[in-house]
Amino acid sequence: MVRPRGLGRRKIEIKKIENKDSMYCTFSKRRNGLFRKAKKLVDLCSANVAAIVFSPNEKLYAYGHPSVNSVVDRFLGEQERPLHGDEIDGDTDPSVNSDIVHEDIGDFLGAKQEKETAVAGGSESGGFLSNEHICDMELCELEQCKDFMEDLVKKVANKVEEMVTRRVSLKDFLSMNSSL
Amino acid sequence: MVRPRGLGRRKIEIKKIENKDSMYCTFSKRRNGLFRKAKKLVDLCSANVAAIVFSPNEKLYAYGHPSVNSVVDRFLGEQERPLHGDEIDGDTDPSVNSDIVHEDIGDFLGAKQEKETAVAGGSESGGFLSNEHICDMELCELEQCKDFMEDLVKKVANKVEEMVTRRVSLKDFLSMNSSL
DNA sequence: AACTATTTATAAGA
DNA sequence: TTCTTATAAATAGTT
Repeated sequence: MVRPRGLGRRKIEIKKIENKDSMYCTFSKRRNGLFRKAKKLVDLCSANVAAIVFSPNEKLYAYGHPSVNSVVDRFLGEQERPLHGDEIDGDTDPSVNSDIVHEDIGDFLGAKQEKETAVAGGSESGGFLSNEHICDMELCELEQCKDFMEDLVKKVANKVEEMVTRRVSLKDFLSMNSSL
Repeated sequence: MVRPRGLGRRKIEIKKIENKDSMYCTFSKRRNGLFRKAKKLVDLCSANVAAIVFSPNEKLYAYGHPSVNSVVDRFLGEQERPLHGDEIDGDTDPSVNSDIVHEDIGDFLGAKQEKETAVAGGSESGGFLSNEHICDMELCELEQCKDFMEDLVKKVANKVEEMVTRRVSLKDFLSMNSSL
């Protein structure tokens, strides 16, 4: 019964998977893998962990111990404290970064400018960025903002069209959203 | 140079590690492993992911894309929605009160109304919702849309103010976003 | 932190 | 989704 039904695992590049079927398959497997790892971390080390995942289709999956919400609440509580600069890490080498918060992109539309002190390094400037650095960051943020808003507007437009097509009049929709 | 300095990996039971040194070592390794996995999920599948970890010493570590806060905010937003019913998967392990949440967000601003038929249950209506149900859903969606947009506008306003306060003129900002 | 022998996770294919 | 297999990746215990 020698029947090698699969060629076996192969090395892949870590970049966006373009084929949708492959991507969904991989997403499903790796999402489960992530939650499995999270659970082991909890069980082995008595840690509190939350892992929140939004699929490319906007679907939400989450794991948490003791619960997603309890960990999230605790996180939000920590966020309120002013950071003192030794805790945040600016996502350089993902493989061996030990300290605290890694974020891929700036905290776009996410409030709390929690990262700023970290980037300044151990300077005497009180933790602020140089003007030049601020400039680069803001240009980057503006471009991200532009992309994000364009995408959002498109989605909103689609949504409105969908609702209008079905039953809700645009007038009713707008009146309900007059505060915008 | 045959110098086997380590005996190699060995299988372990997934239960609390009592030896503190071992636990911290394992915690550090596995925390990094978890973040590494999270990042790969992001890169491969264009997912949004947040992983929040509190060590047994209460220290906070987190990874997020596009940022921890943005994913957390999105999660909190989803929490406000009525659940569709079949998506919450409780963890059967009694020793750990963890839960794996599979929430069908539905298509709020996210297109693809692939799930709506599910809510209709096994009726004879061909998988579509009743008019009454559609009405309720849309009212609900509109309210959520309103809340979402109000929140978004507030955040954008804060972001803009922040940028303006620093260096970028509102005029420049708007010109870059003229397609809005 | 580094080193390896193993275990674990997983890419393809069916 | 689920199963299999070959292989890549993660990591336990040691130094």
